[in-house]
Amino acid sequence: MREYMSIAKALADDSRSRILMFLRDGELCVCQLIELLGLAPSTVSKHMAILYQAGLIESRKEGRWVYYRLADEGAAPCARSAIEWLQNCLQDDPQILKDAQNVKAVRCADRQDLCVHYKR
Amino acid sequence: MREYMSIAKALADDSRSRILMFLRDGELCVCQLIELLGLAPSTVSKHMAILYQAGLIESRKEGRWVYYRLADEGAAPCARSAIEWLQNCLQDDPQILKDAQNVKAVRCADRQDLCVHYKR
DNA sequence: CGTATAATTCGTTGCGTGGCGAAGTGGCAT
DNA sequence: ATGCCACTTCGCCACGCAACGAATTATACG
Repeated sequence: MREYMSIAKALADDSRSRILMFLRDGELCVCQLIELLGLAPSTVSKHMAILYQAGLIESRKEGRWVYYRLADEGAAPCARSAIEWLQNCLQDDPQILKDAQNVKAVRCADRQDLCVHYKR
Repeated sequence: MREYMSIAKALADDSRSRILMFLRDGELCVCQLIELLGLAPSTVSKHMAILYQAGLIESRKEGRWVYYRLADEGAAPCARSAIEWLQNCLQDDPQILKDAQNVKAVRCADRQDLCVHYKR
């Protein structure tokens, strides 16, 4: 029950759901998510911790940057099916479609242009 | 997004998740759920309203009693797949298994024995 | 009618949680 | 080593929400 509840609570927040949808097409670093969400670094970091605790995402550290990605094969079935459900429900959502445009731009942008005082 | 969020928030509560699992094997009236959950009538009623708003359950009124059941064929795909996910995740949960025993007893019990000042 | 009962609505209370800024941690670069 | 930068942790505030009891609505029974 605890595992289920941690996943359900993780999904019950717009920002966290958007983050999971952002990660559909591959990993992103925190500064990119800060840019995309328009939230404070501390806030985003907390969201990532919650998603991580729930087993929905995994992380990889590269120098100063931390990259997050959706949990893959090794993840708990409960978590993986939750991600599937989320994606099916939100794939046509207006907000998510707009987000998908933005994430495309952010992936192309030079990372140097982000992360500088978390501006833009 | 609003539809998704209402479902996700509805699932992010132990009592509501237990209610959905209670309803697996057919409809139950509110007084039976009160008995099973050990919560105040007003609390259970609020939970039912939240589940109903999310499109996860449907209701039927018979005299003074209101029966709730899981949303069926006509329900939104998002809601139906949520119920499926919930059931897959929780079917082996210790708490849910215990609940399943109790719901069996309550279904057999004479309804007159419940509902009396909500005692028992 | 009037009473009793199932359920809901309303008002209140206390806890959980999202948000931020400030301070702390760790890695890179000069 | 020193400073900078990405990220996290901490402390705080505001809001949301689950819980209850009391009041209300709706239905059945005398």
